[in-house]
Amino acid sequence: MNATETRQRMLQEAEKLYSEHGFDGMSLRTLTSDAGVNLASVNYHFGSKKELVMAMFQERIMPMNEERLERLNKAREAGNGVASLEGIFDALLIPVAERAQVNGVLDMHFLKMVGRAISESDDFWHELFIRNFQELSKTFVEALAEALPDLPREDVEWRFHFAVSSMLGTLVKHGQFARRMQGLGRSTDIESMFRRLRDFLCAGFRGQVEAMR
Amino acid sequence: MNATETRQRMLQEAEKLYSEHGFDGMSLRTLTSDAGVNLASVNYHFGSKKELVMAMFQERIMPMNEERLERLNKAREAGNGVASLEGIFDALLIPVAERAQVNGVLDMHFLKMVGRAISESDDFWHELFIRNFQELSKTFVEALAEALPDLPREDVEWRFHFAVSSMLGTLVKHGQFARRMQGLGRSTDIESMFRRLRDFLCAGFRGQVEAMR
DNA sequence: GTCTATAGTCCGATAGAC
DNA sequence: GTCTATCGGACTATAGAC
Repeated sequence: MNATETRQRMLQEAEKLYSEHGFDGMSLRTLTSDAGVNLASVNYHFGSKKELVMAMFQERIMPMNEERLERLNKAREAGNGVASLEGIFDALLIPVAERAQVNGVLDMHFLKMVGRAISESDDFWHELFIRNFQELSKTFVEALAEALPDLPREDVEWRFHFAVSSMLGTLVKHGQFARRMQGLGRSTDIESMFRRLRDFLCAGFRGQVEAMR
Repeated sequence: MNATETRQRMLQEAEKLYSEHGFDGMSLRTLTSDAGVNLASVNYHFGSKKELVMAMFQERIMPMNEERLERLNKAREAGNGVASLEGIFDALLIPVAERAQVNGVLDMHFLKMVGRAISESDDFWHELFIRNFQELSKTFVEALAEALPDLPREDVEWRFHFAVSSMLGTLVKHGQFARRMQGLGRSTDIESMFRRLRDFLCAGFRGQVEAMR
């Protein structure tokens, strides 16, 4: 088997296992045996378990974040330099939604993988944030501040924090929630879920800042 | 040492370790040694690691949820039978905020403990939800539906899901986010954070339901 | 680059003396 | 109810043959 295929197989299996069990709960023995590669190849190709998982994020998140930035730029152009709130959140959310389907079939692994990152140890998360999300966050906060020039900067940042938390929490729990909703005869398709989330977040951002109480 | 004290020491230490490392990442050896009790007492008092953690949630969550329901009832009375959105979210959030301080000092363990539950394995979460949150969720969804009679029930449920996700995500990441905000000279006290979150969620719920697109 | 074999460590759980 | 001692098994990482 060639080197790139071995690497690719491990990364793919990592995504599945990480989404189901998180970093501490996944084992390299299960990973390599399910991926059909040798246990020792983890260290040969990645150096350590941590770097394997970091690489998994990098390879999946980076292209997604580029798409997010492209969409944000298009939303800015469409608004003559200032993107609409809806445009901003679509830019943030649609690239995630697109990756929830593999060959047209709903696949929760990517969603849960992204959402689960929120609960990793502070050290791990910090490194992940610096490597993959710091720049993106800054750009989106800028865009939001431009879209809502009357909202104090401090509130923009807090609300972005709430919005990202909501998105990640929704992702990690979507599978179970969708199952419950389905039992009640509710619609659970991924597009309508993301549209509802987008509208919820936009409305949250548009809320007034209350006077000091 | 008497039995209740041993139990209590373990539960307290469990809260700290669970909030920092999650279920898979915490070890009973560390727990018992830090708590100053014997390793074997975990199984004697709780039967298993899982039941220890379940007991930890139960003992902390149940009184909090009772307080939430009391506050919700008071908010209903204040509104002649229908609570305001603000009253509902205060009922949900204030009992959490109160527990973020121990002897007047900010203590993130409880917040992170609650927030972290969101990323546990589906089985564990499901059991935790049934035992501790199912009834509460139903009551709060009812209250929200009454407060917003024109919002379709399906949207009430989705938005509650988003709101809870936002709350949990915010809790688990609050420590790190607050540190970053503090570096920027922002205010980070827990009361203003929860007030901002409440206003964000209320505004999200008040948003219009868009027509089918 | 892939394999086997294993070092070295940690884990949850439990048996049995006190 | 608490202790020691240990079982039986999992884990990551690595050395070294091919």
